[in-house]
Amino acid sequence: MGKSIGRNDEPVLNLLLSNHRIFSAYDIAETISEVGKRVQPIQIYRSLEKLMTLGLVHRLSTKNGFIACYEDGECATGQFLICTECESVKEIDSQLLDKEIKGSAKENNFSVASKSIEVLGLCSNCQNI
Amino acid sequence: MGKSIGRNDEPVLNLLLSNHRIFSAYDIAETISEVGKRVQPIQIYRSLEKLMTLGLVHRLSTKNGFIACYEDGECATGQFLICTECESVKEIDSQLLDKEIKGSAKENNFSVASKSIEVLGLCSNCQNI
DNA sequence: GCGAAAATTGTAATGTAATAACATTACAAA
DNA sequence: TTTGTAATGTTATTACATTACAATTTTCGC
Repeated sequence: MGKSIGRNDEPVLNLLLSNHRIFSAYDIAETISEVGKRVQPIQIYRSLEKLMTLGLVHRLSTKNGFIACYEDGECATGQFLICTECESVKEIDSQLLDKEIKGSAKENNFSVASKSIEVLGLCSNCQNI
Repeated sequence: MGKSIGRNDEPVLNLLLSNHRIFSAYDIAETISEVGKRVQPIQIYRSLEKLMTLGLVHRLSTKNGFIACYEDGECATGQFLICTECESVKEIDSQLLDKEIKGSAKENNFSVASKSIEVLGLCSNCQNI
């Protein structure tokens, strides 16, 4: 196969699934190391890459961090509302947004490989503090 | 004032304006150091931050890099088509996209501070190679 | 089961990006 | 002249990501 979840990947995925906030790779390494044996960052990056190709995890480039996708098996379209206060992340899934990007790309004769849509601001909770 | 372009900032802006491609901060530091005296990365980051608040430069988080905005004085809405082959960047300005993001944010009671829309793929030139 | 090939994991080191901390300079305002 | 304020200079450190290679585990034909 080459792309199923290995024994090293599970702890990473579980951590991200049970804490739906942004983790840096080093955060993950540290947290997992506390529980079991020492894990080096490279191992985390390898797991993350695999989990990303499986569509279970997303990278948030504006924050140099990672989160698990909500639904099992499939990420939404990769559009995120990121709270800069509490680091919570809401994944949105606007078909219109997607369509509009496709349109713009086509106008420019640009072939899309991937896209990153990250909106930074305050979630409803953090606005009232 | 506090936010006008200083003597250190001009070389940075000029470099970015005359080479409309992605530069890392360290690229910039190196290039500028070759011409005049040694410039440290921190200095570049300071200049870039100022130029960004002035709306003259944009950060591309997916590439850890920076580009100058096309038009003088004002950036477009911060939507980019980035060619992963030649590193060229096309800034688009879709009102619809913007509106749709505003809508999604409102639905989620999310207050938007900034947004990063980066589409990765191949520009028209690089598709035919 | 046995052993070779392939894939995964372990370990250390290094490369790259960004910021912290603090000293100094430049110059305007009191 | 002294004081205030912003910009710049310098050194060091923190944070993020990857390279290189050894060791181990897994897979699969025999």
